[in-house]
Amino acid sequence: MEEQKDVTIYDIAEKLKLSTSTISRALKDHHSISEKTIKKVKKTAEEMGYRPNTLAASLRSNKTKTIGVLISRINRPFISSLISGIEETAQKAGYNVIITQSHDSYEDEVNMAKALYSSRVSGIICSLAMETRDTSHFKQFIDKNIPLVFVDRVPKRFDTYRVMIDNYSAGYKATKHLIEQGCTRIAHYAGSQFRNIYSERKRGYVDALIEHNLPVDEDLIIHFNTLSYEEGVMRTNKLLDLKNPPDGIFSANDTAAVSAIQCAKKRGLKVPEDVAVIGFNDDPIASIIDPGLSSITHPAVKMGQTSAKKILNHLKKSKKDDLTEITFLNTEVVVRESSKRKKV
Amino acid sequence: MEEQKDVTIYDIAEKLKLSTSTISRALKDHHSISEKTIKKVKKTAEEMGYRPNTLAASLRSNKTKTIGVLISRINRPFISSLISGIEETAQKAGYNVIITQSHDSYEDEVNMAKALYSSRVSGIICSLAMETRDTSHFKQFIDKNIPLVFVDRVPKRFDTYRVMIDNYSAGYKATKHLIEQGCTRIAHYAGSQFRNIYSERKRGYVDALIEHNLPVDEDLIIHFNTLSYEEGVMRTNKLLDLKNPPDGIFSANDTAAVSAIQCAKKRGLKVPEDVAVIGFNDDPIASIIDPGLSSITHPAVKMGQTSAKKILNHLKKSKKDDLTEITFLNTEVVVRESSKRKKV
DNA sequence: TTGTAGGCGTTATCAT
DNA sequence: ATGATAACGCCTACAA
Repeated sequence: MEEQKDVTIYDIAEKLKLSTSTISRALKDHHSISEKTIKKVKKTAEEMGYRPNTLAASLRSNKTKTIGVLISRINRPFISSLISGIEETAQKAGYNVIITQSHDSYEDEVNMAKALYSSRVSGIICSLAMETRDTSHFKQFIDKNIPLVFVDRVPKRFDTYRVMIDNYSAGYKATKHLIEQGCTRIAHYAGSQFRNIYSERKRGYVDALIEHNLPVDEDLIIHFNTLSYEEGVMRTNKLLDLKNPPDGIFSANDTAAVSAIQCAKKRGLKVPEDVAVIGFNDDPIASIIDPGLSSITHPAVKMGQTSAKKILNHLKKSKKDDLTEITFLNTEVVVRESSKRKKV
Repeated sequence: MEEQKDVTIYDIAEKLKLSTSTISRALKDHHSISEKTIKKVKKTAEEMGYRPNTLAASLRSNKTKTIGVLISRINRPFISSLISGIEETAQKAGYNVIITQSHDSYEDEVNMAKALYSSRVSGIICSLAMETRDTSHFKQFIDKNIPLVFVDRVPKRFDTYRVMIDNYSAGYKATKHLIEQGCTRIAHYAGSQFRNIYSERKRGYVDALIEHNLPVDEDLIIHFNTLSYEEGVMRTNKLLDLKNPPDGIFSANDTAAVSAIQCAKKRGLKVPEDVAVIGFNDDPIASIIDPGLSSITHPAVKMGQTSAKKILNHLKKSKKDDLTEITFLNTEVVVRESSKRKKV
């Protein structure tokens, strides 16, 4: 078993007494090559075990047919579905997908952006790390007219494609739903206010309260670092220890919402009677937990597909036009047991 | 905003009146280049906005520093954690990760294997599609001494790296646990018997019954197509309709186990008193559902890390040696409420 | 319809 | 310590 050399179009050309250009063209069904030659070339290529070298083609054509993806971490339901949507769409168009994780670290994000650039990806799809404030490391892509799509966790100001949901209106809808169920003291589990998906959800929450003449109590707005299960348990216990505890909780993600439910149950409180809960994302756990967790849908797969399509369409156009374009996907309130109260 | 050309080492060489070889070496801290030159080159490269072209380097050196991953679908807890482990390990070693999905289709798997080969990946990690029977499309990698790791869903016979858990012993442990809890009629939710992870789990189940002098009742062995939630509900209802229903269920995954619990609850049965349940994978839902689902751990992240390390180590070795190596990672029974019965 | 030749950006070899 | 040159495999004007 020796290190075998790859068969190249040169080898095929030699064998068939043709030129490499003919081979190259024949393999791509170029119209100027005769049917007969094409057949012959393909057959010989097959027999000789020829495998195209994408690398060489990419170098020559300056097109890699690869989409780079830069996200916090893969193993979260929303993100893995997002990637699934991206990959599926890319695959259909003959594109590869390179995945990199920032682990929510700014430093990693910068490094991965560099690495993706060096790989000469055709386009890049990114959901920002929790830590990231400055986004100048993405300028390199804009400068080279490499299509860049921010998805979900997008920067406030950056002239490029953005694919997201209307977090403000989603936050408003979630809060309004709790109000309609008769809640009057509604707490909010807020994520990092540096990520505007979270600040928008909070803004929707606040406005819903105001428009329904409910007071905004700062004690009921809990700013989480991670929105993790552990943090959720801690914060919920503190919250329920208040003299005047809330009768409703709107959490900016499902993980923290689930922890709130379990925490409340453990303390002997009834959900939704004593405290109604609504989450965000509609993760699989939402329909598994008892009582079922009401939530806001977050169309992950579709966001992935849409992002990939933005890249692919941009690459199709020959002339580049204005790059700023924001796509909003719709969300819905999914009502389950955790928020169904008798109307007051 | 014109299409800007990339700055190359040639541009730097010209500016500094040096040769491209010197630049190339300086950028890699080659020992034969003087400190002074290295500094100067790096500074100029920075100023000119030089970005290395991985593509060209790969073509030249015939090394892509890329690991290809071929799995069924990303958006499943086990798989996304697996990939997370792979990516993390690869990233530390300066490797990229290309992700492809087979969607459990044999045809897609063959195509993706081809695509990964064409990308000249340095190594490939694969978990087989449900459909796959024949694995000859992986021979191309072996022939070219490209390290290939099968993980979790591995083929029965294929001389290469395999990273897996001992499914037989895990199935045995799970069943034994139920027996110890006093179950005497234990059903098994089995996955496709063409994938030996499932046939092994079943074998462990059967042997545990036999060794504990319990009858093996074919009516209690349910062969699933997908082990999905929906199928789980259907099959569980049928099972519980039996004249002589089971008092314990060992499911080959958590999804089906969860559906069994919910189904039983809906029918007024108590878990674990009327029917004890144990799943497989220890997915996040296992600790969320009520009662908590007992399960078998499936060390996804670690399996990913291990697989990536196998690739990286193989690439480090200059001489290739025997390629067959099976790594078994340990599993544990996690006991939660769904299987805790008073001892008989 | 087919062939010729140059180049994509980098690196390894062999020289100086 | 540095330079000249060829080569990696493919594609594409341009020529025939």
